[in-house]
Amino acid sequence: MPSAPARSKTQPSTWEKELHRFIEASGNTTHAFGLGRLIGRMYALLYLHPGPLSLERIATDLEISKASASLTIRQLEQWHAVRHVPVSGDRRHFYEAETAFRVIVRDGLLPGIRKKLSSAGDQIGRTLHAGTPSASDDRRASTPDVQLIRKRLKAAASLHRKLDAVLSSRLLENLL
Amino acid sequence: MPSAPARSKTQPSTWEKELHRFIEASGNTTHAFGLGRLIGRMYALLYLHPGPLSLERIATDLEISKASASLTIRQLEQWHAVRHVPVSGDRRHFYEAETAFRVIVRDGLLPGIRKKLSSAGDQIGRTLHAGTPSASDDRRASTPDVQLIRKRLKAAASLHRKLDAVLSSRLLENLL
DNA sequence: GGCATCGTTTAGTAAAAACTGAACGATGAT
DNA sequence: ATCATCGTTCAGTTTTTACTAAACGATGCC
Repeated sequence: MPSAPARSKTQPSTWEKELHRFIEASGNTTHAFGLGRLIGRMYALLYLHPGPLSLERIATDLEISKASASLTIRQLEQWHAVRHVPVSGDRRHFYEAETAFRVIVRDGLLPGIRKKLSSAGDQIGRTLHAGTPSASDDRRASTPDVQLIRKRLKAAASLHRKLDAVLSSRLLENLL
Repeated sequence: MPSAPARSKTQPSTWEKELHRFIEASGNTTHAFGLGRLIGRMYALLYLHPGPLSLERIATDLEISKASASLTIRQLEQWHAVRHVPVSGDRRHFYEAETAFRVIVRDGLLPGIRKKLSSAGDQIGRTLHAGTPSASDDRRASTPDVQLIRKRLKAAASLHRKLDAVLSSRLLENLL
């Protein structure tokens, strides 16, 4: 019998293996939504863990480097998906998952989406503006094509406004 | 003066340059949402173009290969964002943008999101099931840790159900 | 002060995704 | 039937993204 290392590394039980599987699946989900695989894995790890975890512990558990852990944990913080928990007498950083999805959606997800949409909205406005007939032009001066395009741009602008209204209303968060 | 090519390639006007800029920005937007840059550029091109465009025309306008154009156009078709328009007496494939965003959201976007979410929901169920105390166990047999994790998993399952309900209701599409 | 430990930054590497060119099969024209 | 043209497939390449190792700065400890 080989001498066991100090760090307990017993065979994982079925339950623990299932938790690991859950973590991997979470990574796949976030990845499917274009958010990278690590962010989902890390959040799941913290979400499934009662009590805070140190940064290094997170890194070893997920089998990633400290650098990646540091980078990803800050993304999660930006999204309000994770909280930094100071532990007195310990210089290390501990983190725990925000379990109130409502908060994550309200303070993290929706603002992020709105920001991305706003630049799109700006562009719609710019293009629409570039197509407005100048004062010197007679009405009906622009070609039918340009008129059609402007109509479509207006429809896009309208969609953008409605979307933004839904996202900034508390409608969505109240449903969850 | 070099002899001009047959294909008219006059200097683009300010308006045309702005349209081009719009197309690029659309690509950035879709890319920001994890959908690839081409899909946004291509949809924008078609959206801004009155009347259908041939596949090759799309490729040359976007300065991409026919292969990419073919692949991307099919993605757009899957999302109901683009329609194939047969032109009698022409073997080429012509496409036009679906301008009713409502249709794209209902038939393309939401089903896609729901599909991705469902696999996540399955995994939650599996993990939860793996943690249910077996009948032989006394009640209170599982450790407090396991109980807490199960509680969280149930919360996740609840969120998933609510999300799915919102996405499958016609609430969202009616708002746009 | 010097030492040890932690998190971050940076520059480089590995992995993944996007894109292309060429070959192919299909379809219609002559 | 032969040829030309179009869209798709597939293997290979380029570009982008994700990740790491190592150096660094900061902070507490002796």
